[in-house]
Amino acid sequence: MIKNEKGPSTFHRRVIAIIKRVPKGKVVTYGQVAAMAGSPRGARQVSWTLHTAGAKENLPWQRVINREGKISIAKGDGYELQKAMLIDEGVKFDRKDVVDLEKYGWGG
DNA sequence: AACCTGACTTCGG
DNA sequence: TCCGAAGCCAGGT
Repeated sequence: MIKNEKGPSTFHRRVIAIIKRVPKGKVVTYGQVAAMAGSPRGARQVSWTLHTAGAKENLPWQRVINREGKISIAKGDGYELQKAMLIDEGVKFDRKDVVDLEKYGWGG
């Protein structure tokens, strides 16, 4: 359970907690995570959190993509890796490398 | 200590 | 419908 944090890192902790709950084979958008964390406009901070605590907290950061259903990482900087991990979980990409959020989006 | 940047999203013109 | 600007939070320079 999330404690009654009121410190400045609330958002950060929320994001981590939420991403840890994303089920395998599902994806969420930055905005969705941000909204669940309490900041509908904090999508940008989600990216920051993944950069900072992603590997550190061992989060399934690959399940976080942008609202277009696409991977936001530049090719050569993790794009192929993220795509491969998602495909390995059963997520399908169309020929434009777009994920069907209606189908794979985390309804939670 | 101040300014800039970042794996984004949304609103207004 | 397309483009520009604002908003969010923390870390790095």
